[in-house]
Amino acid sequence: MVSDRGLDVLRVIVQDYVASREPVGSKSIVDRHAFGVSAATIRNDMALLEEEDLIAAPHTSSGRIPTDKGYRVFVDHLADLRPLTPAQRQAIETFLGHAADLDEVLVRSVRLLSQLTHQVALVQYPSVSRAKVRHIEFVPLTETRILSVLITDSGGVEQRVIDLPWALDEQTLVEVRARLNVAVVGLGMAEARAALAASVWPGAPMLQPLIDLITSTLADQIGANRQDKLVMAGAANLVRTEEDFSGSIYPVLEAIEEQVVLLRLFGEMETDQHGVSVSIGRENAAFGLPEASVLTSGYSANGNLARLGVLGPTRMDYSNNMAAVRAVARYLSRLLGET
Amino acid sequence: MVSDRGLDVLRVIVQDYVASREPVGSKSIVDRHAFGVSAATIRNDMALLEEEDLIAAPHTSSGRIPTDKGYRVFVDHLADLRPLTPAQRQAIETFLGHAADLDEVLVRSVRLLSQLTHQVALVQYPSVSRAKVRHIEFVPLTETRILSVLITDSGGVEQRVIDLPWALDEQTLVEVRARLNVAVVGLGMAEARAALAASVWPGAPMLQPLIDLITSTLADQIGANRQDKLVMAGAANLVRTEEDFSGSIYPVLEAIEEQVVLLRLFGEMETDQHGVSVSIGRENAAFGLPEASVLTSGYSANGNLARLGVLGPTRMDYSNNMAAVRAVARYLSRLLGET
DNA sequence: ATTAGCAGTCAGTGGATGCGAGTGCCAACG
DNA sequence: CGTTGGCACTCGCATCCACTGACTGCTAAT
Repeated sequence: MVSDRGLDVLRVIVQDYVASREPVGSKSIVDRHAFGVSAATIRNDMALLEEEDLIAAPHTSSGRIPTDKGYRVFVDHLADLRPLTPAQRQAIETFLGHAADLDEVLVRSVRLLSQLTHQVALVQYPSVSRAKVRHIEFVPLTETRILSVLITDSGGVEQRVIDLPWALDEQTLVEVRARLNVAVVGLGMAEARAALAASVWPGAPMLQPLIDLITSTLADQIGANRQDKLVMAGAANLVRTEEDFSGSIYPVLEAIEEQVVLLRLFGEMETDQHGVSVSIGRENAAFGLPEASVLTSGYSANGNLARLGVLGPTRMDYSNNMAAVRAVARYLSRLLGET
Repeated sequence: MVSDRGLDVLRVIVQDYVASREPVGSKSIVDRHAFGVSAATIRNDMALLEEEDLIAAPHTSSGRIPTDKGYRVFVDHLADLRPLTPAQRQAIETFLGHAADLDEVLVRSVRLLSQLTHQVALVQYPSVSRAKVRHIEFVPLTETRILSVLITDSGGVEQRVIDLPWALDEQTLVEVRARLNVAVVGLGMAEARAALAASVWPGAPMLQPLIDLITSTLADQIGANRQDKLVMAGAANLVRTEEDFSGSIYPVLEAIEEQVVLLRLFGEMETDQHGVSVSIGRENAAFGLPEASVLTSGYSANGNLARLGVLGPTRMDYSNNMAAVRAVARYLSRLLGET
């Protein structure tokens, strides 16, 4: 069984390896940390850790590096969620302080997070499922083309271009708009969809196909899930940590750009006691990211939930990054209205 | 002086080097291309090309690679803008076919362009300077916070969150909205700004500070230049071509994410006779990209201009990429309303 | 349980060597 | 004068080898 000191050894191995990128040996441990025992004793502890598959040796005669399981134990039991430095708090304040709209807030947040962690940062758009319809507007683009704009009471804006089979005069359009607004403004998303599906245009049957087209587009907009959208920043950091990936980082970057994979990954992550959820190395193998770790936390915007987090090599500074993810998530929730 | 055959030699050197990434020697030229002369003759031509600084030898005894100047001559005089393959045209159609809104069109375009060229692709948002105000909407978020939404007749939507110094009741807000709509709807952006600056709220002087805040925000929205926004795709391609950059690609990726540098670069590029503008290698040194080439073309959306293009290593397939940039720019212009 | 000592392992380094691709130059040729 | 074959020369590059140094695992003593 691994002793308490053994766990201390694991902790310093993780810390030193993360800091130096070099396998750490028994000698350097006793040199750098005051364990009060000799290198040979540490070696015995390390032999136990290796038996438990918490550390491994890249080559027969070299220092040890943590395994995925080692990182897991570190994250679950050994990492101290060190609070952000005043400078970092300051950075959050000034960075997110005044942003114009939701888009900009999210872009700033994701950049901030990538700067705080030196990793790739990701922020998912909040869903609009709990929002209510605030206003519907139609903008004629050409004779047969209109832009439909849906504004929700949580401040979200959804746009769609509608191609009409034939021209629709402005007068009718205004009428349609007024009628539809009356029909759905104030309704929740689900009710609004239902109301639209049932709507019939009285008195002018030949317009019905047009109306159907418009209402179905609107229904589509209402049902649109903005949660399928991610903002990303800090891809350059992935290049910086390239050596931590055995192969090329090409597939990793590809997966990030693809977004679909990451959205699934985000969806499956649970929130643990600290509010930050961590998935390490091969735990992500199913998503094609067997050498990456992902830290996420949930945040809320006007009662709508979404996630944000960072992605980087398994060898990363978990303590700092978990704290940063948590801090940004909290600040963002506060900024966007926690509810 | 460089003969016609000499230019042919330059052409095949560029083509072969781009294809193989290996310095090309006189022997491989006569092997692979039917020049009808011996390797020694080609060597003489190559000596001339080297004198003109169009090609260079990485090492004393190795094949030659094109210099920046060599690429320049190739692009200006030797590249055949080969038309897209039917498969590629097909890809454009299906890829851009039905997209919901401007955001989605641009995202799809940039992904498409990166797939066609296997490089990093960039699309600048079209400006809204020529657009007219279509509608203004206010959405109360909290007691003292409202979202202001500006819709233009070109289909653009600008949002801003306004923090009020004290609460504003819904009734007044509706009134303000109606009044402002009357004041600016239908006006061009410049006129609308002027109209707002002059607006005074009659009858309730204590509301004036609030009104000022709102109108100044609106003016800000109207003046917002969406052209300072870029969409990017295909960063993974930069990793794939990493060996073409002598140092790390880190600063390159950083510059791309920074956007500011690229927007300046975009701004300074001219449109040449093909409609595609090319900036090669050290021509971009001032932007911190001395080993990259940038191809751009303008496109128009409802009369508003913007640029789009690709960025990659100097060693890239200019013929194919110029054709792709041009094709996507044209298709996008058509899709968004050329005017 | 801890420690000192020691033999064994193996990655990484630096120097020597040989190979081959490709050039530059020259003399000859049509 | 342009073109050609021939030949010596130059380097980059891969290979090999021996050496070094960092670390471990084991054992016997404390």
